[in-house]
This record gives sequence, C-alpha cells and structure tokens, in this order.
Amino acid sequence: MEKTAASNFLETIIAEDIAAGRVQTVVTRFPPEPNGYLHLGHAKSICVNFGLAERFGGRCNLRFDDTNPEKESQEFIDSIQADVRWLGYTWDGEVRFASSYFQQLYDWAVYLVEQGHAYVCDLNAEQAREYRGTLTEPGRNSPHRDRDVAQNLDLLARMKAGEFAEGEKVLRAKIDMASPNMNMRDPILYRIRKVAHHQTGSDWVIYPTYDFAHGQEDAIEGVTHSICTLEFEDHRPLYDWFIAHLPLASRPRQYEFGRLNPSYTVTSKRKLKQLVDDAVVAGWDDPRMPTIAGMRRRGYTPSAIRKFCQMIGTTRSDGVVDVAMLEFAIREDLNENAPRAMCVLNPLKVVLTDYPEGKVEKLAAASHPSRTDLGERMLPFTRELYIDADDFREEANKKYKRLVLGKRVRLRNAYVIEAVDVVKDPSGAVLEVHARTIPDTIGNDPADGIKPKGVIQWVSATEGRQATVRLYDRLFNHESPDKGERDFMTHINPASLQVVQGAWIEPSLCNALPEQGFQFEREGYFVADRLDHSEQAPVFNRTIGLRDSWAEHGGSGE
RNA sequence: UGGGGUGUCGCCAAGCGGCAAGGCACCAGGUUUUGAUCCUGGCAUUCGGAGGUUCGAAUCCUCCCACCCCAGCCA
Repeated sequence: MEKTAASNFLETIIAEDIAAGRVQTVVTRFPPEPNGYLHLGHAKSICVNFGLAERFGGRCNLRFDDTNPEKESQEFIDSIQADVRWLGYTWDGEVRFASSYFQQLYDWAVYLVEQGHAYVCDLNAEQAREYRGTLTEPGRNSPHRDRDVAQNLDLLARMKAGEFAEGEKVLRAKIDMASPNMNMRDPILYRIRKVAHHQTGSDWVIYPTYDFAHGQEDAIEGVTHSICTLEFEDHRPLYDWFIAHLPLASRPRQYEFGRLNPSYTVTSKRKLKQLVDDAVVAGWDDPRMPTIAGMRRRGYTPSAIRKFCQMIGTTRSDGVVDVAMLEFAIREDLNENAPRAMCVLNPLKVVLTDYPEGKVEKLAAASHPSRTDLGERMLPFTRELYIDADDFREEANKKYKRLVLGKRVRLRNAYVIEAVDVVKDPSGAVLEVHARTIPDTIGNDPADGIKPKGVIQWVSATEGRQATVRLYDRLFNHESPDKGERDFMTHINPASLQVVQGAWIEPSLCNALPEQGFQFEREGYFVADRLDHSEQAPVFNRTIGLRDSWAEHGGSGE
C-alpha cells in the first residue's frame, strides 16, 4: 500500500489505526438499501469504500441493508450488483444481506430487554411524536417505559409471533428522553410490518430499524471502518451505544464524509423516481439520468467515473461539484481511447463534378491521431458525398474555416476540394454544392500553394450508411434544480434530447459493437446504444460533445 | 432559542505554527488534415469576520457571522 503525497482524512485515520495496531486488516462495506437504482452519489461511496479497502490491502463487502421490505425489491438487488461490477469492483465473498442476520438481531434485542435496556412501548406513531419533544424541548418518558423484564420479554415474543397489529407496539431502547440528540430519545428498535420480505418471505412480521441494525451488521461482518454520509453523524452516538451494550466480538467505528451534489442534476431517489414515473425520461437507464445505468448507456466509462470520484476528493464539507469535472473526466478518457470515425448529422450533398461516376477509392485513415495500436479503417471516396450543412457557406469572413463558395477545404483523411457552384431550390435554399477535387492532395498540400481553409468531415453518399443519432444534453437547465422555491421539475431542459434520424455514417461504423465508444470527429464522443444498436439499424448516443471554442465564442452565429 | 457539523480562488481541494499545492473552469499565446488533443503562460499579498497569543498564524485562543443536518414505527 504505497502512499502518495495527498491523502484524505479517512486514509489518515486508517493509516493511524494500522500503525497503532488497532486494526490488522481493513474491512469496509458498501451498504445500499435495494429500493432504487444506484446513482453518481453512490458511485462516490462505492469508490470511497472499495478504494480504501484496495489501497490498504483490505476487503470490502457488498451488503444490502434490507430492513424495510415495503420499499425494496429484487429488481434493485440485481441492478445494484450489476452496477457495482460494471464500475469495476469486486466485493469480498458472497453478497451479504442484513436480512440474513434477522435472527441474531432479534436475539440481541432480547438481550437488551433482559439487561433492562429496552422495552415494548404501546404508544402509536402520533403519540410517540408528542412524547419525543422538539429540537428545543426535552421529551417525556413513555408510560410503558418501566414495564418489567418478564413482561417486556413476553410482549416482544408476541410481537414476533404476530399477535399485534402494525403500529400497535414497538420495541424501544431505554436511553434518555431528554437528550439534546433526538436519536437518543428512546429510539425504536423494532416495528411491526406484516408484509412479505423479498429475502425472508413471511418469516418475520417485525423488522429492525436502520439504527438497531447497521452497527451490528458491521460488527457481524468484522467491518472496521463503517463509512457513511454526513447526515448520519447524529446517529453515531446511538451506533456506539448499541455496540457498547451488546456482547459483540468486534468494534466497528463509524466515519462520515460529505455526499456528492453534482450541479445541473438531482440525485434524490424520490426525484429520480418521479422523472421515471412521469415519463420525463425513458427509464432508470435513460442516458440523461445520473444513475450508473444511465451513465453507462450514455457512454460514460467506469474508469472516467472512478477518475471523477478521485478528482473531487473525500472530505467532510458539503458543496456542489461542477458537472464540468465529470465531463472533463469522460472527455479525457475517450480522447485517449476512443477510435475516431466520421458522421454527418445535418447532411448537405456535395457533387465532385470532376470525379468519375461509379468510381470508389478506398482511402486508409488512422483510427486515432496518436494511438497507432488502434489501427486504421478504409473510407470509400466517391463522386457524391455528404458534408454537414453548417460546414458550407456561400460567403463568409476569414474566420470561418470551412467550405465557402469559390474556396477550398480539406476533406478529413481525403482530398482538398474547391466549391465551384451551388444548386438551389426555388425558395433559395441550398440543395447541393458542386465542387472539384484538387489533384494529388491526399497527404499533400495543393501543388499550387493555395492551402485549404480548414478540415471538415464527410461521408460517401453512395457507400455511406444511415443511422439514428441521439443528441443528449443536460436534463436540467438550472445549476441546482433542487434548491429554491420552484419545483425541480420546472427546471427540466426541454432540449435534453434531440433525435437525428438521417445521420450519415462511414460504413465501418456498422461494425460497432453495442457499448463501443467513438469520437465522431469535430462532433463529440458517441456510443453505440447497448440495447438498440444493430448493424442493420445503427443507433448512437452522444456521450459528450467536443470542447468547442468556436461555438463558445459565438462563431456559429455570424 | 437545543444538539451535531462545515467555512482556503467561480467550483472541488492540499495545508495541521515558518511565510497559500493541485485539478476543473476561465483568459492569452504556440502546434495541429478534428475550431479537438497537445504545449506554454496567466489566474487567492490571502485563507468567513473581528480581536488576541507568537519573532512568525490559514494553521493556537476568544467572540461573532453564514450555511448544512436532526423532531420517520425511512435509510
């Protein structure tokens, strides 16, 4: 475990624990509740937990914290495992379930009752709230707080046996109703829920709460560092209380870090679910969703997401991270690794009037400007081509580095051409451009010394293929859609998806495998959709556009 | 008005008494058959504020301010 210069506070703590002999092997865990899809915030937690274990040569468990069957399902258990694996992490041993510890947890509850540290309370939810007090006023003891052990034991057993209705009774810890920490005001350990559990079926009608379960789950698994987000900080005294009052073999410690808040997005499960339920997006894996499944479909790579999590660091402060950092991470990865290809999104026909009809030249083009190991592909060059309509103007100033009537441009990986004429329809719209090829300009500048103004992509009109290209943009047009008075749904970006049906792609792109990423030169990074793409009907999703200093400076507007 | 936290460049973030790393973003140049990449340079005399301790403070002390979390039988 080599240490680099900068280390975050968790690494410091662990290094000290190891140095002091308090810990031999670091054990962490990623403990999602299977009640939704994992998102970018979870990705950070996954990177933190698995990353720490990796760095210190320890282990990390994947444990489903499935203590609330009403909200959970197998669908989420499956998707979560797939997402963690896809991110590139391997959990220690088998997947764990809090539910597999239910009997042990129950036995410990009995133990607490026997020790006089827990009691059965008959207050209903509303009454319990009244007795709890407020942030500034202490609570009052429940009238059932002093039941004797035998009676509590009997009542608890009957709760377990299903003799009481939901909400009729709960098991509570006997701590301190006057504590300034609300979590210590006789917290609930068990509640009655007469619903089947996705793992334990109808075995149980009482289920432990998060507080009574989490620390003990950690102890059972030998977790040394139980890492969670800041909002659980107030729960730490309770976490420690259970550990101190139960006969446990190990002593896990809880540490908290600031959760990730990416700009221009939402990450609350409730809001993500609303986007799905209201059909604002096509599903949990819609490429605009900040879910792992969505980002995957969008073309983000595991290494880019991991890089991003590393970039943002792990601290105890909570702030908003600019999504530009995520975008940087994915561009960096794809720039390095994605093969280049050509695609014309908004086709304009170019006829090379001096080029023989029916002739097809096969031009070799490198798949990457610096990665020779990525090889090359063949581009068929023909008399009729498509270029992007934005790449042609009848007249333009010298800053416009594309094709202009009477001027020259380099066709990427092919000839320099010169626009000689333009064909228009009665309304004056440009139908096609007639051009001539400048001889011997493959790999060479024109012999006459008149250099082209720029380089543009193209696709053979006769040899190229057509594809569906989905242009995705951010889902929200507000930096913090969560914040402020207005409902987050009012900040939806109406132009977050634009579908281009008739894009032209170079033929080699038909061989793309689902989930394979490319850079469509001068356009951006695209990925073959993992579900909808096929050789016969190619479908590409735009992962992220290229940086565009031309557009940023208003160039396209003039 | 209770308790728990956090405040270092537009954003993230090092720093832990010795004189403000780095990344993102941005700006200015250079290279370029991607207006991409790449390269070079710029970008906090100042660390939420005010006092104090010290030869010396972002780092120690005091007070103040701002923001976040907690009153689910959710996690």
